Amino acid sequence: MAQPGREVTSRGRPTRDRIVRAAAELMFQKGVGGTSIPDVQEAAGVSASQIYHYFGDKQGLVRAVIAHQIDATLEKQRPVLDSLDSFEALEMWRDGAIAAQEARDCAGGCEIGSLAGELVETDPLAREDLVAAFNRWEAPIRTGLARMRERGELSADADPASLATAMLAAVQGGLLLTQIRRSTVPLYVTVTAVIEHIRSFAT
Amino acid sequence: MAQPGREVTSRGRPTRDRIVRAAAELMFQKGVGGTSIPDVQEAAGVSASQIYHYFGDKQGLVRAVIAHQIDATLEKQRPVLDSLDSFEALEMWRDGAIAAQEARDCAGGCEIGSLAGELVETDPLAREDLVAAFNRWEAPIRTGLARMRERGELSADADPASLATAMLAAVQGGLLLTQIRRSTVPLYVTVTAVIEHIRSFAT
DNA sequence: ATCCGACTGGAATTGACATTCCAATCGCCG
DNA sequence: CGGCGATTGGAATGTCAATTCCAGTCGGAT
Repeated sequence: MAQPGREVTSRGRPTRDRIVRAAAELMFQKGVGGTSIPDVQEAAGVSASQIYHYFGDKQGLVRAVIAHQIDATLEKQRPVLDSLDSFEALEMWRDGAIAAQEARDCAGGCEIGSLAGELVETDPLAREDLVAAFNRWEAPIRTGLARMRERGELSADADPASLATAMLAAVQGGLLLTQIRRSTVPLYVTVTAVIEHIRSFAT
Repeated sequence: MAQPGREVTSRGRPTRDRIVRAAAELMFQKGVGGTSIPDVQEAAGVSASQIYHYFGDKQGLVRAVIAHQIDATLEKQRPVLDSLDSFEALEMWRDGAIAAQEARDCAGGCEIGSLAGELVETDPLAREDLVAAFNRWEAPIRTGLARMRERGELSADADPASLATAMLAAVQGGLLLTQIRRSTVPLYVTVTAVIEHIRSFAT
């Protein structure tokens, strides 16, 4: 038994973290279905008991991985994501994403999107988590665009909410095609298309 | 064993088709990992031998499902996809996709994209098939845009290849978010953004 | 009519995986 | 010091999936 009010002491936290990190890595590389508990055990250097102690069951572990991945993603993009209020910033964000893909030879896709595609239809709880995760990711994009509009850099016609959603979807779709084709071109052209669409609202 | 030069007679073809169709349906609903051979057996009303007779192993079945899904998708969209050479046609295509999603309560996402996300990193052969599938899907989009440019409806700056890729990615990303949020809004705003981007090249 | 390969049924095999259990430590709190 | 819960190890359990085997049947070609 674990999840709800499970007391995790300072002694257990490193272990828990090690498990989540190992699981996140494996699930990113091989998918949730392709990652077994024994796989995680070996990668994290723990026994089965520990995994079940901290996460209850595999679904609990998956949910912890989702939480970890969205936190890690937002953390990594934080500086630029919090100031996504200019075309230069949008382009830098795009270029950072492209560079990240190149660094891993376009393998793996999006840390969140991949989990999403695999879990949406099979794990309702995970889907809830993913909805929240995407909302958290979309928020700063929307905020940045709203700031641009307030400043008068975008016309009043521009809808920050819709544009932010389109931006996020462009990243997801671009990453999927990039992952399949092993080329950053799809990601580049798609995100650029949306940036240019936003630019059409520039004053 | 089966796949390569397997002779499939007129007696076996219905069985084979039934298996592929059942497997495609199940894998669309529950994912490849969530679909077992016994599941397919029951849904198709066949014995294990028949599945292994026609497809060799589960990977073979998966590849057959990919082939079936891309054929079915192109078939279903054929009329509009072959004349995607006006803004009206693009909008009708988008609206058709939205209607299809609404009809299924935004569940399931893209028949091809879902398979793609689950298989890219774990099945190299399937990935090849998916590359080919997306290429076949992208081609008519590109052709339509090229026709618009030839006619002078789009400026010479417009690159049909890039725009077609962005369009496809917009659909994929839009569908993923639509599937997660159970709302057609993401699909609508994303595809619309790309259409509007294309319109910015209108003469 | 017969013959060969496609086709089918169903049981058997093998292995892996999620999960449970029990018995041991370990460290803080009083 | 004593205890209690957090933590850990490692084996055991039970299920289920992928795949194989072994016969049988069927239909078209010779």
